[in-house]
Amino acid sequence: MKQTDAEPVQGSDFIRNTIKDDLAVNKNQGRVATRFPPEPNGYLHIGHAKSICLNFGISEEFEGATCNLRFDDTNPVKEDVEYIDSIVEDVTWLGFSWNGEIRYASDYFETLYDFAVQLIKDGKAYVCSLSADEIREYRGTLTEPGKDSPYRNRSVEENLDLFKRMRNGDFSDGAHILRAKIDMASPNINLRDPAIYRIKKAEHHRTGDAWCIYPMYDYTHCISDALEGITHSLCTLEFEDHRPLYDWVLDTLKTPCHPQQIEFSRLNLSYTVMSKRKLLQLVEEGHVNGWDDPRMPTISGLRRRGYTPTAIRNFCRRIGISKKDSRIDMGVLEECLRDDLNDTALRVMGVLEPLKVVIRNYPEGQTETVELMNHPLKPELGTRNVPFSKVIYIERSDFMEDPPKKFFRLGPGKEVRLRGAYYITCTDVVKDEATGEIKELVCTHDPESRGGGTPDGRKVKGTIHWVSAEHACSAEIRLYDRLFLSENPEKGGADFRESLNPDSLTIIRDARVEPALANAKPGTVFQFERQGYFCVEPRDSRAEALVFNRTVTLKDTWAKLSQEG
RNA sequence: UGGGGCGUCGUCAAGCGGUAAGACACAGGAUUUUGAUUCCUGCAUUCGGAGGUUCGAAUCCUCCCGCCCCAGCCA
Repeated sequence: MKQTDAEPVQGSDFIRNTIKDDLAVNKNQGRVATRFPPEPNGYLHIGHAKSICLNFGISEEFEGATCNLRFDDTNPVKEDVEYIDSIVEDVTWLGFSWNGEIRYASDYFETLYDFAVQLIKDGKAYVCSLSADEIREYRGTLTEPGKDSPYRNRSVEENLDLFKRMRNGDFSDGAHILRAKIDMASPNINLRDPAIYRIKKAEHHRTGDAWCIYPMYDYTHCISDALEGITHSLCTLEFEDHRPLYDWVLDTLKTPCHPQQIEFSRLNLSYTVMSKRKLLQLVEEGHVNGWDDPRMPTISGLRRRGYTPTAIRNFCRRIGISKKDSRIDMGVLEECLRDDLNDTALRVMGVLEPLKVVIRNYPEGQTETVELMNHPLKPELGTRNVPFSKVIYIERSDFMEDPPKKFFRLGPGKEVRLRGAYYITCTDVVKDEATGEIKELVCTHDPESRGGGTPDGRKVKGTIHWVSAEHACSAEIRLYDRLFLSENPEKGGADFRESLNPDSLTIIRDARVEPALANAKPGTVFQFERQGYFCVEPRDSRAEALVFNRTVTLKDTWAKLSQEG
């Protein structure tokens, strides 16, 4: 009796456990509110997907829970609407919906300013006029305490006046900053009077030139969370040291609500890099063709490559949440993809490296149609008709002149089944006199074997894919391999660009595919039987000039066996 | 050498004092008109190390070792 597997039990990671515990004691009046707070300074990547799946996932799993989408747009010089648009698109594509309107930290600028004024009035913040270099010197080091700024004890009135003039644009960038007055001797450097406002006479993508001072992350984030009534503020490990500051701001300001910050480890994937800065560099230096290059670990790159939201969400569930530094093998992501695509992708035949085969005893000029299942395990997905004729193409790697014992495919005198068509036996190998290269194969077919079986019931071990030479469409196929040669391109502070894989993209220009593919919609993923999954290139493919991206290969036991020798 | 974290199978990851889930990978085998899928089977006497507490420890205590993060007017 087969077990009806319930949906995978939702995460029992430490964060969800904390939420359950909080719910059990009616903390936050039983509310659960999370948020996904990207800075619009780059495209989202698979690491963000982990955070998205966590935050939005929680809002879907807990009764009445919500998740806000908030842009942390406090640094106008690095941010851009292009990024906002892409982030909205990516979150939507992953299948999540946010609570209410999209939020922007910049919507809170006025409130944030008022809170800062309050801090000054309470003697908890001051305007510091040290230069950036001086501030660094005063900060001390990891092992030595810092020194108080000479401006630390300015009067409330002077601070208020200066801060107001900072806002009015009376000073140039860097002339003054507003600092929280905490403890220059704190062993936690984040508490050594951190900057909370800096002067930046920059055009903001939303507020335009309304401001010339902008609040810092540590100050903005916690207040934004509190203003939105967030209960659990989830972020990555590097912010753990910032939590005391997060709490200091909210405690000092006596905000009515004090969200709990919880940190988890960020995602690392083998053979790629995951920082926005490095991804930007790959784009700007032309190592890839844009943020959505199918080799990029960006959501847009994965989407263009043929990945599905389901695969990515399953992946995020599969890898779990913890506080341990880890690096997930790319194979796990690929396996999640195959899981989904195996279920949903229609099957089709495509020959990547065509080898011409002439069927000697097949009538000249005859064409017939064979009916093939679109998905052998799902009859409900229907069938399609594929033309067959005297001259076909098969995969070059499906023929070996001197095959080893376990090679189930074609060789001189060997018989194989052409998927859904006939058994053929190779009788001659035609070579280029000069180079020795195999130009074509001459085979005979067994007319009795139409459809793939014979009256005598003889077995053929191998089944290979094919395409009718006269009918097939020519196509360009882009084969992608890992972007980096090193499992961890950033290891030991190395220049990650040095381990870029020069063969991460291989373009095949004269592949041949079933004629029906000429009408396939851009973005659709098919399984090219025995090869892998391929998607119609969303941007570059045309009916008269087909382009496919190889999304992921099929598992290949034979390749493994033959490599081992 | 200051502070904050983390160490459970090759890789992730449950476990929260009662005698090591699961996933991926890997190795066998079955079925197969995709060497795919599916299906069985195997895979940590042991939880970074050493002590201690306890009838009993991955779980509690002590010490040690290793790894990660922090000195942006970035987030």
